[in-house]
Amino acid sequence: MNDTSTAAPRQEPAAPDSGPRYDFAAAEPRWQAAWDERGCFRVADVPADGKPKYYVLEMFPYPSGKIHMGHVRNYTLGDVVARYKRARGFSVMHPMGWDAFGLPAENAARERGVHPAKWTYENIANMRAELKRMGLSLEWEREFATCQPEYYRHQQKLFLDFLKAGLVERKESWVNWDPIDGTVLANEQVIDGRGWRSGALVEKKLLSQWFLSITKYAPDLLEALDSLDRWPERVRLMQANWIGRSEGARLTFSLADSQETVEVYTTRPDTLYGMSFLAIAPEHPLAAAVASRNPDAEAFVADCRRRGTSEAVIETGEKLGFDTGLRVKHPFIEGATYPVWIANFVLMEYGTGAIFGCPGHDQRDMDFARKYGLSVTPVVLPPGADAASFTLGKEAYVGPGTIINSGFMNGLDVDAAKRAAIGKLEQLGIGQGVTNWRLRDWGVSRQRYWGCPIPVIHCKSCGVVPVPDDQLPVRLPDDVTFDKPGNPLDHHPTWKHVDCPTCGKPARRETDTFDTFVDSSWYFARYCSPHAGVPLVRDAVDHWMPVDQYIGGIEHAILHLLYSRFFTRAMKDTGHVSVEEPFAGLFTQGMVNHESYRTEDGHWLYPDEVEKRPDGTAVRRGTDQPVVVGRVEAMSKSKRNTIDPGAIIARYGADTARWFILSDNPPERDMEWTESGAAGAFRFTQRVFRLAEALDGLPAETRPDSFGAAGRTLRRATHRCIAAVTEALDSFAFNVAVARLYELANAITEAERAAAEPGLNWARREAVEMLARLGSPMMPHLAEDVYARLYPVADKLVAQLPWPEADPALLVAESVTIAVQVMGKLRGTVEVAPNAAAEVVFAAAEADANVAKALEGKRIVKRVHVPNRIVNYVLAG
RNA sequence: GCGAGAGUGGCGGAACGGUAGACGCAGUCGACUCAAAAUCGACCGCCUUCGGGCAUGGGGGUUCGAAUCCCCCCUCUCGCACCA
Repeated sequence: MNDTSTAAPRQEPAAPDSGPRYDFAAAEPRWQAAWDERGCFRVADVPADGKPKYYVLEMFPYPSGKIHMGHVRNYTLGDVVARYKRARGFSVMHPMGWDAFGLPAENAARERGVHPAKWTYENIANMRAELKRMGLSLEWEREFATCQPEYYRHQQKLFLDFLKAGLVERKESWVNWDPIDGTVLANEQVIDGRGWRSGALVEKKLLSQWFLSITKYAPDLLEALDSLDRWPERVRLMQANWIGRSEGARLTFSLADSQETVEVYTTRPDTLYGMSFLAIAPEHPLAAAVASRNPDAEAFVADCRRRGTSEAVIETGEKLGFDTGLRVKHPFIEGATYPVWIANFVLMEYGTGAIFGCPGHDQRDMDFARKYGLSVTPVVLPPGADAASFTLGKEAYVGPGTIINSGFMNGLDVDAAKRAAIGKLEQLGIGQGVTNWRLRDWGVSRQRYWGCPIPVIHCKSCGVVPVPDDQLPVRLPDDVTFDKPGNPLDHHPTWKHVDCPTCGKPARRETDTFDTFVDSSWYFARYCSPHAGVPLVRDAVDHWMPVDQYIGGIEHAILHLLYSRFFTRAMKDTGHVSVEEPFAGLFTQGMVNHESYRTEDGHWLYPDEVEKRPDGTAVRRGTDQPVVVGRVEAMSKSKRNTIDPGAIIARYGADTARWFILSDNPPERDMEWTESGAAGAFRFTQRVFRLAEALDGLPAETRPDSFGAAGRTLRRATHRCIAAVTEALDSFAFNVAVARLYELANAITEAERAAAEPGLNWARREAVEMLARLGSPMMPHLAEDVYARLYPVADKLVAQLPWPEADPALLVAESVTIAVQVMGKLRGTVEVAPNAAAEVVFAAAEADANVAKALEGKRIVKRVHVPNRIVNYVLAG
């Protein structure tokens, strides 16, 4: 980007216009203070109120400094659930905090010389103020930031407990090295061969690292997915694929001219007779051994490491190999030997890092064999194919069939042959059937300053020594410098030099810190007892966990959610919690998108710089310079199609922002933020206020015994709305709830126009009250304002009221409209009493001129009657 | 390539197998106004000889009746992708 033009001053369009109206700017802070004073959203760690509990949680934010529309959507969704459940009689915990460790703070330190802690806490202060302006029903008393020693000391304690329980390992391993960030990445953090944050091409490097043994829980993490019935199916699927269970066999090949062996994992032991080579990963120990005595092999291995995951290789899928000259013996065929290749497509991390190649029935092996002229023997005959003439070209055959050319397995089908091959391997003592997992242990070491220190000490005499409990927390030193690359903790003059807790001799602190995903793998449990002197208070976590409704972005479908599921199990096994699954319900929201704009010479423009003309064209505000309206896409700084929630709230108020973001579309889909939509939402808040204001001059009435026609119509609309909004909120259909409230507002407007009749004003007051209360989860401030206007001396706030209940008597219509079909085509409608008898409805239908005409001269074969819905005449011919 | 999901007016979207298009946005016309904004009212899928006909990506099927259930195809979105 070399955009040198300075952006035009962010000119705020004039606020929507005057007249007597709802003053949100005064009302919103007032109601926020009222909720606060009354402690409406506070709950005890271990409540004694006897209410059922409900734990609502949105994914906590990284404190970047400003909230964005994604946050607004996320926290609004959670707040609707929290407020609704509270009204439904639940004791609701709805906390907020900060995922406060991480790289941007260090980048700020490097770029601007500000200390990561200062930067982070200032950002938190900003974002907290912005979130408070949204009027969220959060319990701020539970707030914490993961960068506080009061938080991370307990994380260190949990780690040490895991260490004791055998859930932590220190391993020398090939890691993904991000050369820009200068750190190690987990496999999950490598996307298309690039670092998930820096975008740098990832290299392979051998390092000693701390690992959490997530693989020990692989079977359980997979099986328990079935129990997560309130999770989106696709998230469960993504996790299942990630865990990646497969059934196969492990077998040992012996080298032809030495005592050495190579272990191989395969899912196709049935195709062993189709073997034509053995291939090992470039990182395989045998490859290293060959390389040590063969410069060409060494060059090949080095080349693979360098290009490893480079784009060219991934995109072309080009398979490269090096023939080691070694040969292995076939496990079943006496005297047969096959070449051993080093191949770039064999992954050291999966299985054993070595495969046997059967080109006939594996496409990768086929590609490799054709490239290097290796033999191809078909051993599975497709159904209906002729054994004598069946040949393979460039396509491997991977379907079912009958085994051929395979000694004792001939004639078996694929599944039977797999069992037979495994039986034979076991009998020979050179292999067995195994279950293999794609999931690998979670490397948590990061070479960074702004993270939770890993609480161990390295001693030359005692080895790895855990920091004793009474020396926790291991605090980050404040006096660090960022003037050279690498880890500031490592450069610190004194911090790492400590005495060994066991033998007292000089020793060295671990200078790596935890992956920040560790911080977010248990914060949800810490909220239950956020100020306790132990990581988790059993009574509190056992009461509140699991989270009943977790809400966040789909981008965390694998990493954060899988780590949290693992961590919860590990915490259970170390006696900290009773549950295994942290999140009983999960909802993944869509993104907030916006149109993008550029000038004709290609400069991106902010939405505020663009003016839409009535003729549909767009120009740069205050000029005639045409603007190209681009795609609706994810808001991003580089495309300048961002909308600042702070500006929206200042201009329209929090209720408007909340209302629009809920009304646009179903919450799981991507939405488009539009200026006209936001303005429409603002108009509605004003309209609700006017509907309430219109009652001011009317005398208050006691509830009458009977109502006139207009009153009855309005009351039925009100109570239908109660039922419909309740149902919509229960099913996360917030856009439908919004639509139902618009309908109620329309019904009230209609009643305003009706001629005066006894009881009508009472019905109007009821309707306006319900409009406010049913809308309160979405626009809580306005709801309080309207309610206070209706009941100036009320002792409760809307936030403290129970959810309204519909009067069942009013859900039944006075008459129903029945559609009349003839041969499935609509020919008219008739009005009848509810639950009218079939004959009554048929008589009314046949009296309709249009229907009679359609029936004229035809023989009626069948008459269908669905009560209160429809009738259908089936005619002959 | 594998897996999952989605295709409904100008747009976002509603719709227990039962009057398709609720509600909103945009738009058109009108009232109010000196004028505008705001507000209020009416209209707003396509075609029509004004009877009606056609319409939920396309084609079949089940059914008295299909946006909804089944089969085939097309398109789009997302996820995974040398996992042996």
